[in-house]
Amino acid sequence: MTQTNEPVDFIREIVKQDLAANKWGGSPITRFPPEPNGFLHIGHATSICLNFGIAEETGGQCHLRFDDTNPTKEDQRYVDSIMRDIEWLGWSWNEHLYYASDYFDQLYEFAVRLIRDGKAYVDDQNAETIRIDRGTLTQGGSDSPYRDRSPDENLELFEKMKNGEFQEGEKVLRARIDMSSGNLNFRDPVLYRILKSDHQRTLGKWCIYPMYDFAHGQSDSIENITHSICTLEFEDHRPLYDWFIKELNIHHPQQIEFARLNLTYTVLSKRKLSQLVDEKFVEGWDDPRMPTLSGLRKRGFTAESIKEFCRLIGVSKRPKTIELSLLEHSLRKGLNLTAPRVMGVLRPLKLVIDNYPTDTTEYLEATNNPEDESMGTRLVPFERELYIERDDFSEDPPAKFNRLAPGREVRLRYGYFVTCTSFVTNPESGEIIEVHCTYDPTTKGGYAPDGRKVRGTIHWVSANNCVDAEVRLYDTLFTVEKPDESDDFREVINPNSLEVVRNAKVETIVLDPNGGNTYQFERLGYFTKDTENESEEVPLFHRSVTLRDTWAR
RNA sequence: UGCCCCGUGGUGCAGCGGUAGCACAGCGGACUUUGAAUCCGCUGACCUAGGUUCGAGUCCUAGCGGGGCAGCCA
Repeated sequence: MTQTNEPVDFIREIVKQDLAANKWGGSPITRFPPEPNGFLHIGHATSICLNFGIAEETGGQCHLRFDDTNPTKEDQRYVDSIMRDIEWLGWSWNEHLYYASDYFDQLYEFAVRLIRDGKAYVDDQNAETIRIDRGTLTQGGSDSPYRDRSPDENLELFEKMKNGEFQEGEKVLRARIDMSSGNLNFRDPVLYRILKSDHQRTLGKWCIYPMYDFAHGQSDSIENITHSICTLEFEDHRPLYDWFIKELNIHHPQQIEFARLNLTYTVLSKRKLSQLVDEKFVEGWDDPRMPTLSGLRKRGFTAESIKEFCRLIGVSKRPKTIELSLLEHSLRKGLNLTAPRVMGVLRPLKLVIDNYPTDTTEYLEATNNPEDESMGTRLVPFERELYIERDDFSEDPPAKFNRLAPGREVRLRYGYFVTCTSFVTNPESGEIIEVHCTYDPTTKGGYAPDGRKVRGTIHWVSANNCVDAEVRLYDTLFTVEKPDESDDFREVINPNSLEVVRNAKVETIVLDPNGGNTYQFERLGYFTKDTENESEEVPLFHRSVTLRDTWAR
């Protein structure tokens, strides 16, 4: 058990007290119960880190259980991606991999017990009628005319449901509780519906499937879960969760709810996320603009940064919207310490050093990571013709512009001081196509022996000794902080969320297969090589996150 | 005109009856061969009203505000 001075959230507090009181007679058992109908996103990560984290901290166990009770929406593809993402985050369910569908026989038996006890009945009404009879938020519902069927009749009908003797929608099994309850979940909730579609795991064995409310708690119970942690929208379901377990007289886990995550400038509902994919607003579930774990991974987020983020936001019951900057901070914090530095020019502008020899290449020593001396140094080729960032030259510099401009002297990082002497424009477009300068040979490495200062330091690459790269620059997927509050979230999609830069110039060292995938391009940000793109002749980089920039570019 | 939950700086989190702290963001400064990082500083909050108490952000009540719930989704 790790001891820290970190404040303990209310759920860990409960677990701690239960442990002290030996409430469960053993270690805590939690579970992460995704439905395999989509990819995991950053919001799921908070739940994963909570459940697996608590288990790890207390010597308990966290189960992975797929809540696969609706074969019409679920798919093995999602099961695979979910397992990959959890493992990528660094958690392990060990041998505790389960599926709600593993319990279909037991769940059926539970239903039979409720029927025998007069606590459940088969209803012949259609969905529409049931909905109307359920009443409204402010008015109680009315009893179904089939509510008082005898247990024997119900047993027989339920078995026929199971045997496929009825059509979809023709009958459902309902709990017999209280149609006038203020809690809508108590108004005779549906327990089983007929679904004549094959299940990805049980195949054609069943044509009736349990609803969430009937499957979830009992599955928790079967697995001896101690703390069943879920999100706030299930708060109203807890009395029902407790009701089933009490009626069935089985192991009673404690359901605890916490607030789900919202992030500014993004959406985190599976429905909207899959809409973005289906309607081609993004390239797929793992598009680097997506808040999915696979998207974030492709973007260059590390598992550690995601965990750090989850730690920073804490756990509570208040609906929360976290600022995207906190997620970015979590990434930069880690990458600052680990990512090798490299120079890369996104929008190349040729810089010619007129007084530098034409046939010379010097190799200048550059620090790989100023935060970590053990990462050493590298040699960067320096020649007469270089590329600098187009933004780093200004014909008519604004106030406080610290970069290159006519007559100004700047330092080329790890190189020399250079002074701009002239520039060439395209007579047609007026675009600046080349900048000329002279260098001071005594400033090699970037130090002036006379101690004179220079206003700025800019990055560069050797024009004839660099690699071309495609770089994808990402901005938020939405133009407003809370796209969920728009009438149609598709109308606030950011048309400029992706910018493809095709002729970036980067130090050749990024080609080194042993160099890792994420680099800091100095002064620009962190960029991650796309490893699925290895076959292309030009490397592809995703901008993971920019550097913090107090200068309004 | 039902039931449930939640109200602490801009955003989050802590404070467990003894007079508010942390992170991110913002602003300013130091340092700087990344306008980064690092360091220092500043701005800025207990929803309201009663009550209990020597003492309330913390306990009670009411009000106000916010959120969730009317799938044969989870």
